[in-house]
Amino acid sequence: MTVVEDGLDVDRLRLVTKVARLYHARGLRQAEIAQRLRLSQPRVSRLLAHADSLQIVRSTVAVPVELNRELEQGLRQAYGLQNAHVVDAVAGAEELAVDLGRAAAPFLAIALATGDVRTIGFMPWSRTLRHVVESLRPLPLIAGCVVEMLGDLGSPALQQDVAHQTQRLATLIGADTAFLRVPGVVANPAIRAALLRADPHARRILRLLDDLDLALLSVGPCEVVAPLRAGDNYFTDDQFAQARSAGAVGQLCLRFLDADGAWVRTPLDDMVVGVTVDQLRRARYRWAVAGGADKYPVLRAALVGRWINRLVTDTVTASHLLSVAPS
Amino acid sequence: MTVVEDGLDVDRLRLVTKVARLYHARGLRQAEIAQRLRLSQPRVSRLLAHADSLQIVRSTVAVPVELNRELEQGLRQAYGLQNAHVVDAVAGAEELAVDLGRAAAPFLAIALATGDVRTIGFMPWSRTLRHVVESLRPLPLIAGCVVEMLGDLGSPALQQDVAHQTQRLATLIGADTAFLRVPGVVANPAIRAALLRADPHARRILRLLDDLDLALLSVGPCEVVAPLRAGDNYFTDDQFAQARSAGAVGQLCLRFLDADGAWVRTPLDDMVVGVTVDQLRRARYRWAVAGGADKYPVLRAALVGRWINRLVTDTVTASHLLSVAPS
DNA sequence: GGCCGATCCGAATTAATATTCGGGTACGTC
DNA sequence: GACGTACCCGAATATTAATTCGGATCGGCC
Repeated sequence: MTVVEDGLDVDRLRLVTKVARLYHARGLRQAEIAQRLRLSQPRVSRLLAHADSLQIVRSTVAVPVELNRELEQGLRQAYGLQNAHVVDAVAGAEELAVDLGRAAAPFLAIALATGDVRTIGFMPWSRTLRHVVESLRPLPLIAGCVVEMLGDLGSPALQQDVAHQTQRLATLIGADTAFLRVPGVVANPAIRAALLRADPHARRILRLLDDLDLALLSVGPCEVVAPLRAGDNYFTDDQFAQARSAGAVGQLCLRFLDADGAWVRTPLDDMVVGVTVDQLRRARYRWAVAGGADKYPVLRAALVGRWINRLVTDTVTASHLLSVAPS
Repeated sequence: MTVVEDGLDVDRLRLVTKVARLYHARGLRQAEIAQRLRLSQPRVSRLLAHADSLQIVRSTVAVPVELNRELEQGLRQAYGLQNAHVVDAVAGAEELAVDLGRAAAPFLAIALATGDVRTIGFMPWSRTLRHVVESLRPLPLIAGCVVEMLGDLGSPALQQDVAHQTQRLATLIGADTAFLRVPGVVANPAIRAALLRADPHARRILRLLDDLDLALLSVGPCEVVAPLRAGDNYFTDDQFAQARSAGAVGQLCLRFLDADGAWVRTPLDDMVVGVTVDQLRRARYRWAVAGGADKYPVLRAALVGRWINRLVTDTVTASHLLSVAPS
């Protein structure tokens, strides 16, 4: 029996695609297909399910462009964005990340295809960004490199997932990967220095961040968020409180910003192994994919401070951001 | 009531996309969506149908690459092709054009996205090629120009359809159009000369063909084919017979080829208003999308003569072409 | 060989989706 | 205002698709 890499019979695969074509492209009923191919209807149904799971059929929902044009134009003008995409989020907070990710994927694809992008900074600790990658389709593309913009956080299981998404992003667009497999936040600057001294690989990755064409940024409130806890290579509640008392309203890739979008420099900066403020500034396309009430302040700060030049968000957040735009 | 260009209520459009997202992306049942949005199930069903017809949901069947790799490699080697794609055609002759067109579209998309293509020659009288365009998705793309490679044939209704497909191709890839709205075949060379003398526009279009990056070629047997008839600005049965007796086994964009792939020069050449043999030779990417027993001889001829360097065909035709490949 | 577990299959059934049909409403026309 | 038309809607229903379930087949393993 001839078997391909993924352990599937070639003939079966052929049958699966044939059925999928007859059903989806040709629009035949399952019963017709069954009859034509001498199969039972349940079998056709199962083959189609199989085609789905193998991603042989893919369906996208393209949002008509006109829908939120006003909000998008408003955001562009109010904050000097190159581009803003506003989607109608379909449900509550938990699923907002999924919706935004799914919506952002095609826009990102367009940007990658047309933007002459070589080096991509990726902040894989953002749940929303992981959903973007999840929804991204393979692109017939140029080489390049996907660079992680922060070391590890959280549990080993989470780290595994994160590495996988970075890899997936790179594979989809035909790029190399540059993993940053060191702790993302350490207890004090000395440890950071020691780590980097010992790890030429990490030093190399961090230097790659000097020259980003496109950065997929994380945006978060100034507090410990859901999947992470104390001891997870992350800032503690106390440390966040310290940043807040220094004026921070949120963080962009773990760099703190005040309400006016100015960088709030704190000792915590020297405990982060990841992209620096200067490196962020230098990135050509700076994407944020985010929404939700807990991110209003930091989103506004990042926009006012021009840390972001491309934004994907939901209608509610968009309206809010417009209402608090600087005049 | 706010109405957008296409005469649809914006709110309705918003609802349509929302329902489409819940159903396709989120995988909810129609009944659940109905409940959540306070609609009836039939309404959800109708909204989804609407989303389909508006092309808000698009689904593709991606053929796994491994399936016909052997045939493809064989074709590449046997005929020195840059690329060959072989699909399992799903049904009989009439529908082969549809299947091939659908299969070719994504490959063409990739070529357009990555190939640095500016000027595209299009042979809109090929039914198969029209199906390619039919199945092509919008590409986030570069400008450029789509140039018709032959004047009009057949009935005004057919001409209308052809113009539409040319336009569609151009719109999808963000290119300009260069229509060749003159007869494709005239009764004698003098008329051709007179026509061109009088029509600077047509002369300009024909000059554009000197510098094609990509040509979508038509391939046909040496006889009058289905939708056309005598008097349709087309060769007559007698003329085809004349070409056959000169050794022609088929035609490539109405230029005759013999069994060895050599150009069969006849007086008929001077009656065609369209791409010339020299211009075809000069095109960088020369695509054929074709299959079926009636095209075996001309396909082989075009391949042997290196008139084609990229081919999309079906498994049966591919096997045949391999079996008759020159050693 | 005999047993076990895994997998695949189709008849029958259940679940999900599309369509019919009759009523309702908005709008243009006389 | 009366009438006609065209459309949109949901209850009921018809159609289509997914699932259950029991039987059959294939290896691996003792």
